Amino acid sequence: MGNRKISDAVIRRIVLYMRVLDEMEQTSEKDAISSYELGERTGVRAAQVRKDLAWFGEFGKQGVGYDVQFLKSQLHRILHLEKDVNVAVIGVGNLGLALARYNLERYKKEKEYYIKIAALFDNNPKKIGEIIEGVTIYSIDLLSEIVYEKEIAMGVITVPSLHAQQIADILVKANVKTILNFAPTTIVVPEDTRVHRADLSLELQHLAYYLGS
Amino acid sequence: MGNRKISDAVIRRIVLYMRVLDEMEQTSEKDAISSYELGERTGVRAAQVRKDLAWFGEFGKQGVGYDVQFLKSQLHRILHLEKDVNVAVIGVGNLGLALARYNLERYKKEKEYYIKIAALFDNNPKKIGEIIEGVTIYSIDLLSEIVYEKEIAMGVITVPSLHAQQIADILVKANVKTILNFAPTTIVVPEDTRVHRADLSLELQHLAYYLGS
DNA sequence: TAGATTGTTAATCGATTAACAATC
DNA sequence: TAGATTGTTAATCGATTAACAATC
Repeated sequence: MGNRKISDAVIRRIVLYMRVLDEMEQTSEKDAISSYELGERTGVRAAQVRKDLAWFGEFGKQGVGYDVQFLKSQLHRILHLEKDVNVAVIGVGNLGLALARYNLERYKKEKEYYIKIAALFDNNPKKIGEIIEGVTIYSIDLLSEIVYEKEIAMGVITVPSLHAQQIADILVKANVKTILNFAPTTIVVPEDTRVHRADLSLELQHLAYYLGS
Repeated sequence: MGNRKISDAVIRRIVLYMRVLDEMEQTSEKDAISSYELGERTGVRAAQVRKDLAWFGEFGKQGVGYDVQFLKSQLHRILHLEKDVNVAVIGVGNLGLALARYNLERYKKEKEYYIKIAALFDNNPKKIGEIIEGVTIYSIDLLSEIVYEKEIAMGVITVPSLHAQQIADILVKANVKTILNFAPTTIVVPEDTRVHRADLSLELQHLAYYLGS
């Protein structure tokens, strides 16, 4: 502890652990789980599970393991998934629509799924005003305004590559510092803004490499 | 060279380099590019660009850089993206449909985009037989057969989590050894099969962590 | 030639794994 | 208690970065 710069890889695994615990709580399988079993279920070594968790505190008991309910709630706290995270999806094409529907459905069904699609945006006048699962499609001109009104914390970019940078600029101006970019292009943002690439074609192109072996 | 176990991270970056070169070729900007500029455009250090490329050969010239056309064609070769890669999408819900449409559009528009969605599968009788951008939706019962017929090399799983493992099993039996899994669940496959996680909720949940700072 | 830029080696940094004393 | 399993330290492994001789 002390000089904490926790890597992205650790955070990703924490999400996996959290999910297993969410499931276990639902099914009331057991009250405790060992690092060994948590690893089994997520494809991670037991030693790494313990190391990952140790970054954030001492959650286990020797000889027993981790209390499911307790660790679950701790991991939710660590990931800031204790209350709704309001998300805007910009670009309601096929992908944006799929993402919105999928997440809204999960949000309704699952008690502990805090990702809330709170607003949709598009520049197509035919789409503006339409309502998807209770969420309105707004004009992109209203982005700053709605971001403020609905306390949007995260932006998902699903517009064509050509407009991705422009949308990112608007989000940055509207003080949205966390962006998930589905456009297959690199976008440039200030230091304090975090952009993650979620480039589906990249995944496919990347997998092609392994076709040889 | 010699004992080559090239990491996933390298391959991902190679895809990024390839894309920049594809673009440059289209726009005929210049004939050569330095590791420095290739790095600039992809968010990678020049030294790393050179290191990444060096895994596969000596493609540059001192004092000059890399020939755009030549390096482009080499990277396509390395990634096995010189000819069509036939892909099946299993599960034509919102996400599967979005993925199919998006990739088919790119395939039609871009000369050097070799990811070809060659077949769609679903178990909903209402959807079976429907044609999306020229590609038929088949019953999942026909998966093995069509995989063979259409020489499918890659499977994309976009069915609900509950069925993901079952679909993976069918793909494995049909000799599809490269799978992209969008279901938010861990699936188990034999050693020689490669599954990549493309879990969109994980991306969002993972980003939530950074909302704190 | 002089300047630019490669490919490669060595140094650094960070992440994973193994081992084990502490302790429930 | 005896067995199980933690949290942590040390060892290992791998990836990134810096530096530079080679050379176009």
